[in-house]
Amino acid sequence: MKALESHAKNMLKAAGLYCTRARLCVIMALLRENRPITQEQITQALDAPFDRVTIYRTLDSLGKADLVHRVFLEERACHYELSHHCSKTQCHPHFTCTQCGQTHCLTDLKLPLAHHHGYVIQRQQVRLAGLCPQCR
Amino acid sequence: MKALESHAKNMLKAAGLYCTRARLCVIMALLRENRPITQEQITQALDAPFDRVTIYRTLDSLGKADLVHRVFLEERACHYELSHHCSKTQCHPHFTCTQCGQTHCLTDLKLPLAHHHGYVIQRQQVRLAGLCPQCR
DNA sequence: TATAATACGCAATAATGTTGCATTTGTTCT
DNA sequence: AGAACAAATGCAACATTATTGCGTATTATA
Repeated sequence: MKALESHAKNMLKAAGLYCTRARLCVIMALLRENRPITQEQITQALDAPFDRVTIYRTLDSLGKADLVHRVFLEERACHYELSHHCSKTQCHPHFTCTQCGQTHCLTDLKLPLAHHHGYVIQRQQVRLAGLCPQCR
Repeated sequence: MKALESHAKNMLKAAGLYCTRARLCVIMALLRENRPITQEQITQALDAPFDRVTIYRTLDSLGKADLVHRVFLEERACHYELSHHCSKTQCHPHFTCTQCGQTHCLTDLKLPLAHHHGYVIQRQQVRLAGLCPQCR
């Protein structure tokens, strides 16, 4: 069994979820891509064909188990990624290049958690835009 | 003429846009609401009835003139707000309460602009979630 | 007030996401 | 391994949000 697949299986086991073909494929696709992608991109990246609805429901169950979360970029469709590079309080910043349009996960950029009088801040998401190393 | 209306007119004049009923109404609605709202909410908040398409096209023209921008919250529909509280490089943080669901603009919370080796960061957006003063 | 440029409204369509229900698959227990 | 049950999947239908085309109305300017 490939490393990716056993990794995916372990994630599902640890989360107490049924280990289904669809979930394995989706997790492996997200592991391979390693950036936020849409349902449609996931569907195309899969080894086997699955229905759109299955993908959405898979993402939903993985989301409830905190294995996956949504990333909101400046596009109509939601993007999804694995949560393994995020802490509970803070997702890593996402950078989108205004030139080439690519989005990068800046997993090694740690920003201080904001605080504001009167508010309890439990979660922070940061979106950055500009020029990536290739385009600048 | 009311203060809101002349404010709206000035914004349009300064941007070199036609001063139309729809644009005036939309800007005034956004000034009154003072938080990110959807096309549907805008339509309901208007003094006069306008077609959905007109609202979208109005938001588009105001967006191109940098008077308005989109805010992406954890909801399906895009939210829009006036840009007058944002600098070119940084939109103010938005806070959404996980309890009551309300979203607040934290216009007085200034966060340092992130920087990352190799990247030119031109714009930063921050989204926060947690408990608001009323709900905590 | 005539003219040209632009915006508006309506109808149709596109893109994305969700629900209901019958069938299939995964897990557990023997 | 096989039976039984819970859960996931596929398909069709539908819901929500956003966009496009085009004829008509409004706005700015001279």
